[in-house]
Amino acid sequence: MPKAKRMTKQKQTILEILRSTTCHPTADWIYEQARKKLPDISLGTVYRNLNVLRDEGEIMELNYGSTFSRFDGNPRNHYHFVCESCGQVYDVDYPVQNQLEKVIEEKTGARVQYHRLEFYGICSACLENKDGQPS
Amino acid sequence: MPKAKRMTKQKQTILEILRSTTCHPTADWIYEQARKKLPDISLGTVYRNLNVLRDEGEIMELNYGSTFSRFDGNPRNHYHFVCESCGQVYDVDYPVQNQLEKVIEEKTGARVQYHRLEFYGICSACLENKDGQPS
DNA sequence: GTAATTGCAAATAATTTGCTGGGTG
DNA sequence: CACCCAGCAAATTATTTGCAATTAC
Repeated sequence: MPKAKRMTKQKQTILEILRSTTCHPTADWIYEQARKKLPDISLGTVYRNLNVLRDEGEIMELNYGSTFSRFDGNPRNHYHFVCESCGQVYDVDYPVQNQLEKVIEEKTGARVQYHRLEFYGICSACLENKDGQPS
Repeated sequence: MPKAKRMTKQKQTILEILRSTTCHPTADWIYEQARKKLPDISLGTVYRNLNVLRDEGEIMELNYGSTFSRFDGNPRNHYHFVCESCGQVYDVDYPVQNQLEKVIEEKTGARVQYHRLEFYGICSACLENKDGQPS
């Protein structure tokens, strides 16, 4: 069975900060806010709890599933599938929904320059491996 | 006027590598490939040229527009708008297209667990600032 | 009580930058 | 032949981790 998780005041505080803001803060910003309530909290603890909360499904982390950038030789917009098992990024053959950008512009008053759509999951190659061998 | 960009054999090589692969490599992988043709190329040069090529619109960089993660207290899927001027991330009020995931699963044979859709551009607050004052 | 979690600081990992000499236009 | 750009290595930035002390359950 998976390890039992405890609710500490540090974890509780971090979750409250995230739940009570509509901005999408960085770890460092959360750290600054948390210090107002818990002056001795450390940045390492903030990072550790953010990872725990993400793994528990309480919060979302917004990145490309990894700490480093990937580059694409095709500069025209297209969509991607990211395999969470092997880390591969695949192109997805699905028509680009450019009309969406107009809709969002009208909704928000912003100027939309481009959009990105990524699907996350397990690619077919990894699915086959999982069924076949344990490793 | 903007600076003139030169075409060096390093830049040329990096672009060829990116154009001739369907994978979405990291800077480090590109560096390894480039060294096969130019053994003395440095990792710093790879990074510099990737940034130049991205700014020229020749390639795409896949990340969230910044080097650090952002966190979202709402774990339910929803879409985001990222302002390229001020860096703010906003929630977008647009219905989540869950049926897309099925479509992609059938197309690719992968298991799709979730998807993300982000719009990039200039937010309304920054648009107003730009029109008003130069800074 | 005891094992998970903290604070601290040092370690990693990814990317950027300063400097000087070399190559492009 | 001027100036941009490469190589090298050191600097930055974001994040993770080892360890001894602390705390939640």
